[in-house]
Parts: sequence; C-alpha cells; structure tokens
Amino acid sequence: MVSPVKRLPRAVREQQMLDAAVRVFSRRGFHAASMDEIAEHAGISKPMVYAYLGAKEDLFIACLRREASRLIEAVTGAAGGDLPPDEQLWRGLRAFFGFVGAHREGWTVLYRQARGQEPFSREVAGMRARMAEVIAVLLGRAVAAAGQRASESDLEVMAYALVGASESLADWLVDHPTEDPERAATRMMNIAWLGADQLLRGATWRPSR
Amino acid sequence: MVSPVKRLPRAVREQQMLDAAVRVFSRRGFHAASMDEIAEHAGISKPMVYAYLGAKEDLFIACLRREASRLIEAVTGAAGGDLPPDEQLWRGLRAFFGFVGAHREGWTVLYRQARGQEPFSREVAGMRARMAEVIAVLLGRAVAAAGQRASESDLEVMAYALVGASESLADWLVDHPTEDPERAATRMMNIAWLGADQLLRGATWRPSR
DNA sequence: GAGCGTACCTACTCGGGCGTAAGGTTACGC
DNA sequence: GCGTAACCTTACGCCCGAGTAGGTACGCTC
Repeated sequence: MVSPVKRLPRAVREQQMLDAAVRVFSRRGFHAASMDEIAEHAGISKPMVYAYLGAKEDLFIACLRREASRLIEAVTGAAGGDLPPDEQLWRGLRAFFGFVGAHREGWTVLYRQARGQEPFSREVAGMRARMAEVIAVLLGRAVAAAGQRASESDLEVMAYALVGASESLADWLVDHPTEDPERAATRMMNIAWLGADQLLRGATWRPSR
Repeated sequence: MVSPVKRLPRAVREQQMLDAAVRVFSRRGFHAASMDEIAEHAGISKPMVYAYLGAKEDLFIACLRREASRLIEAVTGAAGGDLPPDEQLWRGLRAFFGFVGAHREGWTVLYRQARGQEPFSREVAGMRARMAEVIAVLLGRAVAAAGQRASESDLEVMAYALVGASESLADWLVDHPTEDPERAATRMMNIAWLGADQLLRGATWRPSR
C-alpha cells in the first residue's frame, strides 16, 4: 500500500540508476553526492545500486563511460566519411557543441569533476587522448593535402590546443544559455581553422626582435 | 628533549603551512588530503592550522589565492608596458608556461582540483575571467591597430578559447617533463597568433556548401 | 501450486577525519 | 622576576556516509 514499486528487469533499472547518478553527481560533485541520494533519485534502495553497479567509484566511472561514449560516438559519427578535412572538423565541432548544448549542466560538469579527482583523471586523460588523436590524424591529412610536412609532435600539440579551446568554449556555452551551439561551433571553427590553415602553409610567427 | 620545535612568528608559520598544504593538496586531492597530514608536513600540530588559516575549505582557498596571485602577477608583469599586441601576448604566454614549467605538479594540479569542486569553482572562474579580460583587451587593441572592429562578445570568446588552449598545453607540458616551456610558449603563440591575425584582418571560414 | 531465482527492502556496523576543549611552555615588556 | 600574551600540544567528540547482513515478496516455469 505504501509505494507499489514496480519490478523491472535489470537492464532498465541500471539505466535509471545511471540517469540518477549523473544528475546527482553533477549537482553535488563526487564527494558531496551520497549513495542514499542517488538511490532515492532512482526510486530504489541503496543495496540495489551496490548489487548492480558496485561501489561509489565504480558507479561514477560507469556514468563517465556512458556519457563519454555517447559524446565520442556523436562526434566521430558526424565527422566520418571522406570529406575534406575542414569539412570534417566543422562537422565534428558542430556535433560536439550540439551535444554540450543539449546536455548543458550534465556532461560538462561531470567531466570537470573527473579531471581533478585522482582515480578518474586517468580515465578522462584517455578520452582526451582519443579525441586528440582523431584530430591529429585529421590535421595530418590536411597537411599532406597541402603538400607540406609536419612532425607527429607538432600535430599532437595542435590537437591538444584545439581540444582545450573547445572545452573552454563549451564551459562558456554552458554559462551563456541564450547562446546557440551552432554559433559557438562556427566561432570555434573560425579560430581553429584560420590558424591551422596558416600553419599548414608553413607560416610561422616569430618575436619581432 | 623530544622535538625542540622552534617558535616562529605567525607570518612565517603561515607560509610554511601554505607550502605544506599546496603539496599535500596537489598530491592527494582536496578530499583525500587530511588536515593531520598537512599539519605534519608543516612540522606543526593541527590546531595551529585551524588557529591561523581556518577550516579546510578556507585553507584550500588560501592556497589557491596565493598561487593564483603569483601566476597572474607573473603574467601581467611580463606583458606590461605598451609594446605591440603580439609582443605582449608572446611575453604573457612565455611567463605563463615558464610558471607552469617551474611549478610542474604544483599549480596545475591544484588548479585542476578546484575547477570541479563546487565551493571553489567560482573562485577559479573569477581568475579565468580576469585572465580572459586581459587578453580580450589586448585583442581589442590589436583589432583597433589593424583598423578593424570587433564586438565585445567576439573578443571575449576568442579570449576564452585562447585561455583554454593554453591550459590544455600546460597540462600537456606537465606530462612531458623533457619539453622546454619556452618551446611550448612558441607553439602556442604560433597557433594563437596566426589564427588571430587572420581573424583581425576580417577573414572568416565558412562551410563549403 | 511448489519451487526457485531474481528483484527488492530495512536496519544496521564501523571507520575516518574534521574540528575543538583545555591545558602546557616560551618570550617579551616593564 | 613576574605577568601576560602568543605559541603550541595532546587527546578527544562526534557526525556522516560507505558498504553489508539477512530476510521478504514477486512472478515465472512445469
């Protein structure tokens, strides 16, 4: 007579738990979030969470992985095919900012959480490395198409700069709810591509003196 | 007979405590760091820490502020004067990467910690905003010098992208101890300035279709 | 309609670590 | 020399929240 509590198959409950966990973790942060609150949000009791998804750290990592794979899938899916490099980059950025815009508060916050916290930073570093690698390859193709050469490490550094700039703009986007994600992507593309294009042509800046 | 424990004036002890706190916080992270360990590292007992610097959060904020003000001072000091904008940016970047290089592990880790953790993220956001503002002004001067115009928000966005890219390269620098900070600054300058220069001339990228 | 496995619960234990109460001891002013 | 203020300590209270023990109810199969 209290709450009827529908019985549901495991797979469904796991997703509900993850949904709840993402919300609570992003609101409160990893440490301030309590397992009790997550369980309550999921409409379930705490031991179920432990039974299905393990300890608190495991749960957080599960959240991280689910959201990360969604993001990466969105980006690589959009940037696939064999279009010219700038078009690929553009589509990738659009997908990225679209994702962030759609999940404002959710994903970014989780991501920010994880970057500092020791058990998780390796996880995040891995994701970033994968993203950077994709971009580095893309830049490499652009260089080759322009008939130039560039060292591996130069490409890597540029890719990391691009990733960092995009993350930063993603934060900015979250803080400016009226801003259109598409527009943010365009802005990022302008900054990234005009600089990249110059570099790919062999231009370099040097101190004036 | 046990440990002689020199008595020291407050100002000195406070600095020792902050030194210890920065080390422990960056090693362990905010939550995993214990006040006992910090006190021990400082060669003092716990109640002294509370007496001088307050609760754990206060202590962390004190660390953050001290390190941040050192960084900002280094950057703005280096970029001062009325040199041409690219020269100013270059000097600022050099100071930034020099600082990070000299404090590998220390500052960056602390900074990463703080960005996610709720009570501190506002603090960090404020610092970033100050940095971005400085850069935005600088870019604005460059635009004006080129006889062009740019909206406030365009400049702001570019500044944030630049800050994000620099942060990202700073992380990369920390993970590559053999890399020279000066070189990292040059790389960043190339990426930033060539793109900026193009934008300032009124160039824009647009989708091919 | 008995049995069995899976979903689910209430109600605890237990440890870690923040913050403090209450009391010693050294230096410095006069 | 003696008070007093600042330095410094040991030793504890106490809360909070992760994780678990042990048991109940539901529904599916034959």
